[in-house]
Amino acid sequence: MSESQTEAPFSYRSSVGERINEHEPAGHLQRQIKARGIRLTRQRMVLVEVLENAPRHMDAEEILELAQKIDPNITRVTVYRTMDLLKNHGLIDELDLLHLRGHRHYYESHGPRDHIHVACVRCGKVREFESQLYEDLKAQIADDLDIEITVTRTEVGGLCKDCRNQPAVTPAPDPSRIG
Amino acid sequence: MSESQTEAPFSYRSSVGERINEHEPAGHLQRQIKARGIRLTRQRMVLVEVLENAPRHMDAEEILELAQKIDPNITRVTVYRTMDLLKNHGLIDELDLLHLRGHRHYYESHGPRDHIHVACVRCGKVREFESQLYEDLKAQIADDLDIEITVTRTEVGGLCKDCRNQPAVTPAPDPSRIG
DNA sequence: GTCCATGCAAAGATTTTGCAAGCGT
DNA sequence: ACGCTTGCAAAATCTTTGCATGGAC
Repeated sequence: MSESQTEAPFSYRSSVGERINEHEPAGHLQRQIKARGIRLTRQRMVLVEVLENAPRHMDAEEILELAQKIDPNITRVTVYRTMDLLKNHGLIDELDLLHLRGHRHYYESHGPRDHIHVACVRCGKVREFESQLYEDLKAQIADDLDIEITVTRTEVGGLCKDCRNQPAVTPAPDPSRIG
Repeated sequence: MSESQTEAPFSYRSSVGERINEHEPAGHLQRQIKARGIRLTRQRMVLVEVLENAPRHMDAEEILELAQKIDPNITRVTVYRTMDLLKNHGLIDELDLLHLRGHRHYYESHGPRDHIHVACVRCGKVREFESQLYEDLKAQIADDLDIEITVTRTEVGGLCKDCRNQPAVTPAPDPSRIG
C-alpha cells in the first residue's frame, strides 16, 4: 500500500462531538491507572491524554504523532508497549474498523458503556451506537453458551445516506482495501 | 512474538462439526466465482477447496500450508491476492478473533447466515452463534442511522465454563497477547 | 534503593508490489 | 490471441525484542 492521500477522505470523526469519548468522564484513564497501581510515567501521562482527547480513532502512528507534539521524547516503542499495557488491563479497546483502510489497528479508551462502531464503507465516517438490544444479545450469548463475557466488539459497515445519494463518487477508498 | 507452542492449546474448532462452514452448501464458493465471471484458475480452485473444508478459522500461513498439500505450486502471494479478491466480492470474511493470538487475520467463507464469533480468552475455543436478536439489532442500526448495511462483524470474548472451573491453568495463552 | 519503564537499534512478522511468463476463456 | 493471474524476489509495513540507562515510588 501507499496512502494515495495523506489527508484522508476518511474522517473517522465520531458524530458525538469533539472527543470520541465524550460519554466518558475526563481523567478516567489516569485514575484507573493509579487505582491499579500501574506506574504513572511521564510518557504514559501524555499517551493517556492523547487517548482521552482523541478527535477520532487513531492507530499507533497517529497516537505517536500527537504524543510527540506534547513530548518529543516519546517513541513508537513506548506507544506499542503502553497500548498493550492498557489493553491487557481492559482500559482501552483495539479495533480494526472492518479493515476499511488496510490492516491498521485503532485504539480507543474503553468507556463504561459498550458501543458498536458503524462505518460507511465509502466515505469512512464512523459513528458509535448504543442499544439495549445489544445488551440483550450479549446476555443471551452468555446464557446460551455459558460463557462469562469479558470483551465484545461489533463493527458494522455499509453505505450511509449521503453516499447512497451520491452515485459513484470520486474520492472512494481504494476498492482493493474494502473488506 | 515467537509461538511458544506450534501445536496450539488453541483449537479454534467450532462446535458445529468438522467443517466450520457446515451450515453452508459445499461448492458454494466455486459456484459464486463462476457466476460472477471471475476467472477460475487452478490455484483458486485449490484455495476455495481449502476454505470450504476448513476445520477451523485459518490465517494466511495455515491456508498456504493446506493448499500446498494439494498443489505445491501455490505461493503465499497468491493466497493473499486470492483472499483479497474473495473478500472484495463479499465471499469470505476476514476476522481477527479479538487478537487473542496476536495480530493475525483469519478467513472464513461467508455463508448465507450471519453469525457471531464467541471465543474463550483462555483456551481459545471459538464457537459460532446465531440469533434473531442479532438480526433485530442490525435492523435497528440500519434504521436509526439510515445506513444500508453491507458487512457486519461481532466478536465476543470471555471465559468458557470449563476454564472458569479450572483455576489458573498452565496452558494459558501468553497474557501479553490477550486483548 | 529497587524494580519497572524507556530508548535505541535491530530483528521479526506480515503484507504488498513490479515485472515477465503463464494460463483461462 | 487477449488480458487477467501467477511466481519470484524485493520492498514496504507494522510490531516486537534485548539490553543498558533512566525514572517512579
